[in-house]
Amino acid sequence: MKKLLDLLTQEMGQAFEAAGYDAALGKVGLSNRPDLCEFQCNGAMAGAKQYHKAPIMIANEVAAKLSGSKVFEEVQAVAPGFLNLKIGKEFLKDILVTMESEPKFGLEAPEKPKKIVIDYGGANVAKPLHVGHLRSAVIGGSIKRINRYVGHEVIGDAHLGDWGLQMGLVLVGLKERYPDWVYFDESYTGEYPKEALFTISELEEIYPESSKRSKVDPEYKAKAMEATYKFQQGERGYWALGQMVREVSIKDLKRVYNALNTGFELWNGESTIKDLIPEMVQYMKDGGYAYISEGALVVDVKEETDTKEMPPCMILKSDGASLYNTTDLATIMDRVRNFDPDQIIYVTDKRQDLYFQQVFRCARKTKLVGPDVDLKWIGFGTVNGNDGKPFKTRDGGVMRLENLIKDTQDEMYRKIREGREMSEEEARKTAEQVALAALMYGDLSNQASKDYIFDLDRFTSFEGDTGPYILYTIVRIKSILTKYAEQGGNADAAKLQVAQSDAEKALAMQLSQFNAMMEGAATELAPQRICAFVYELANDFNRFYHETKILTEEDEVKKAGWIALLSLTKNVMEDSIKVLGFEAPDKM
RNA sequence: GCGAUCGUAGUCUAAUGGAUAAAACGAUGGCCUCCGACGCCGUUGUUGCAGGUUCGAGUCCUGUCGGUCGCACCA
Repeated sequence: MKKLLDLLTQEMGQAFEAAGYDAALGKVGLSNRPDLCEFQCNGAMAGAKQYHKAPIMIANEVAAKLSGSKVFEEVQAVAPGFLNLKIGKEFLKDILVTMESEPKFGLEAPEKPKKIVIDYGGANVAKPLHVGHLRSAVIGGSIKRINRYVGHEVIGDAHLGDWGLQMGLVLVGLKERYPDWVYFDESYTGEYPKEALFTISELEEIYPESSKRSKVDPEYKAKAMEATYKFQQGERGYWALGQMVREVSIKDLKRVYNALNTGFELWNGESTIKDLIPEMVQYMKDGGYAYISEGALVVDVKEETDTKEMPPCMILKSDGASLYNTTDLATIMDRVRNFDPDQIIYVTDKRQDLYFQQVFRCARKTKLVGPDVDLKWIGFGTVNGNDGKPFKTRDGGVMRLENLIKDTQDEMYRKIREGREMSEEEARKTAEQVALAALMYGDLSNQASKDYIFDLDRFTSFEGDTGPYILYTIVRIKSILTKYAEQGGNADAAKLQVAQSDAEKALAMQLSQFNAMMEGAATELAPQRICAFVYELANDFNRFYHETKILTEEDEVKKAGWIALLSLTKNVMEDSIKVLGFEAPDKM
């Protein structure tokens, strides 16, 4: 199904043409003045110069050509040359009927589906997820689902941090505690244990201890670096133990990501591509891209048009060790080989802006990726506390993600128990579901690139622009549909009718823009648009609901028409929040 | 120092270069014998500053002030 604005633009373009003007002037957009009209076209003003004519004259001529239009029931030319439009009700109804019958409510499949790899993890082994990881998970996960919904193939990669000094610190920490383990016995040639010898809590204890000690104890730090080196070289014992650290960490990460309804297709880490590094380095040397500067191996990524300093992209440190850039570039090589993607999307903290510019330029310059591969980076802002500074626990520590989730669930549970009758078990379950909506909607309704304030009270409120409000509206519709069925009505057989009231028409108009909205959200990688859409839809529904007695309506055809409208509204809302990453309960 | 980025009601967030800058929270006044009042209808109040481009600027350009962030061997 074509997008509504395209249909309107097409009709308007024909009118411009019929009046003797360029059809391209007939671009129709949403009205900025809902009090005056529903849609508007400013083409007459744009064309005034070209045709040396007063805009209002052009507008009048075009309006005259639209007098019998079924698409527009009202076309007004207004000074200085606006064309104010109202859409035909019959036409609008037909659009909704088409929406009902088509998959994904008329969202057209892409001409050529893309293959997309999206990297939105950034978690490290042996370190718990913290607030900072909330955004990459929520934004990345939602962008993945949006693109899938639209019809692309999307592969999510956790891209675990399991390579650098942190791994060495964990390994040396384990060695301090358990020097007798076979992993550290170089003469050992047998099998290593299959079962983990440690828990995630132990790792989370060891890492900070080890990290702290390495800062004050140079000898210890040397050991950690040695362990890092041995691990990176793939020395048997260290490699095996490192893999165990990975496994234990991944198991725990999955638990927390699950609570956020987020998963990954690939649990690759930086260590996954270790064997590619020498090859990649050689490739860059052979190609004449990489050279030694101050002892390190670098690739220049400056461009003539740069107005700022652009440091070279470092491939290897002066001691020959690899670093973040190395693994990221090798990962690009790996992804190109394994998946041949059309697009690779990175979702990280916005502070990494310059870094990713360097990496992307380097990948392009060295032809690690072809010109047809789109490299995209989305930088998100920080999650702040009420003081406007990065979110901390009460005592100033780093907030663990699972505690943040738990706090939200507890608050939600408290609110749910407060005002309604619900068994404890059901309240717990519902609270989890609603808390997820509160958390995700609270994050996604902001533009990704901006910082936002995490306000538990506001996010978990049932009032205003919040996740719980969206769910409440859906639950309300479900409740009416259930009652309709109890009365013996069949919602599936209900037929849409032409909208009567303004509120009903407004609801229908909002619905009819679903496909355009979803397509826009996908190309712009902007979940925020879905939030705005679904919130507006909820408002439109509530206004309509308020003035319309549905179940007591005596005219069965009319009643069925409303039921059909409600069903469609519910289904569109449910699909929308599903791609955002949460779902509505039946009761709340 | 160089560079990036942001600056919108009391607060928090919107706004493909288009008309009178839009919601929410807060404050405040109404609306339940009626499908979920966790709702609906009102009132209140905003583009840091100075220029410029444009028929038209929150949006583009220049300067300026303020915040945040980044500037090769961390990730």
